[in-house]
Amino acid sequence: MSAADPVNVGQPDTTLLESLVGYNARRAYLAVFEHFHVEMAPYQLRPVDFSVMSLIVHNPGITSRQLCAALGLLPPNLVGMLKALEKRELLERRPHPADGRSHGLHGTAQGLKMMALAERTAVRLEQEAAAGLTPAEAETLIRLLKKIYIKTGS
Amino acid sequence: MSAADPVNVGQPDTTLLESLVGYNARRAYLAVFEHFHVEMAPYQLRPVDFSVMSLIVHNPGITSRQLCAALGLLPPNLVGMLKALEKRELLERRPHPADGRSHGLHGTAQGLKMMALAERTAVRLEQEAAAGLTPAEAETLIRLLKKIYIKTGS
DNA sequence: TATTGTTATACTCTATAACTATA
DNA sequence: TATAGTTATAGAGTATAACAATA
Repeated sequence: MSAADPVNVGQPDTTLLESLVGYNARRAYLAVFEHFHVEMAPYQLRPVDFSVMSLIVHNPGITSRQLCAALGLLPPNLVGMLKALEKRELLERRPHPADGRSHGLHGTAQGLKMMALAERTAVRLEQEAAAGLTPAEAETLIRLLKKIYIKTGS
Repeated sequence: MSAADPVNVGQPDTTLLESLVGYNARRAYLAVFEHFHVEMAPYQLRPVDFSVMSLIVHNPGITSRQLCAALGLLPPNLVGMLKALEKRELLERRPHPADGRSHGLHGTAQGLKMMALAERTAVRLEQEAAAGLTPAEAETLIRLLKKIYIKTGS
């Protein structure tokens, strides 16, 4: 191995990037969601579909607007998702008791049943993703991530 | 507050989602990169451009293929980025000493100068993002994130 | 006048197939 | 034959403007 002009042959030096929280958070989220995509295939739920359905199930009567605010989605992009989930008979829209512009979103019996399974799968995935971590470490990780995104805004 | 059909008015219950590493990692990375986008505007560098330039600066002579492998990019998507950065005279391609198919990528004087500033900005951003964390916590966060994405693969 | 939900649309990001030139 | 780089293109994901119905 000569010395004049150091040509890279092995693994490149990623020291700086790996010192950045954003870089590592992105890599971690991509890894987890790749796994998620595979394991959630039986339910035909993308991460965003899972989040939407989960929030509806745990917050019956929630509105589109509230879903957007909670998940950082834009209203026009939610329309198609809700339409598709309604067509699959996983959720239904009921007239809102107090506001004629909104609809309250509710899981159907089928939707509730499926989400019970899907959430169990998500929790199992979680345990697999955190397999190299002790329970205390997993808890710490989530606590520190929250400090990042709750403080930074959004 | 009546009890019959619990209509959601306040903040929705996000307990389950917030217990998932993937959900929290995504929120954290979005928050950090939103900030990144604003502060990096003077350099006209998206996160991916910054990563590419940073790797080139710290690994002079690196090839497209190595960049793709290190950053999880697909070759066709890298072409346009490199072309744009070359046009801005931030990097240049030199014939690869050993392989006629490849080019070695090198930062130009202008590119090296700009990246020195950009990386200083990135490190400052990092300190702001981790402002609510002690240095030890920041280190722990990155260590745990790495455990997630290195273990899960890719 | 402001807000909810919607349509249409544009832009970015990511992914696949196929080609060329070198190895 | 296999690989590095490229082209063209398709599909997600994300963004803005403008509108109807209701508050």
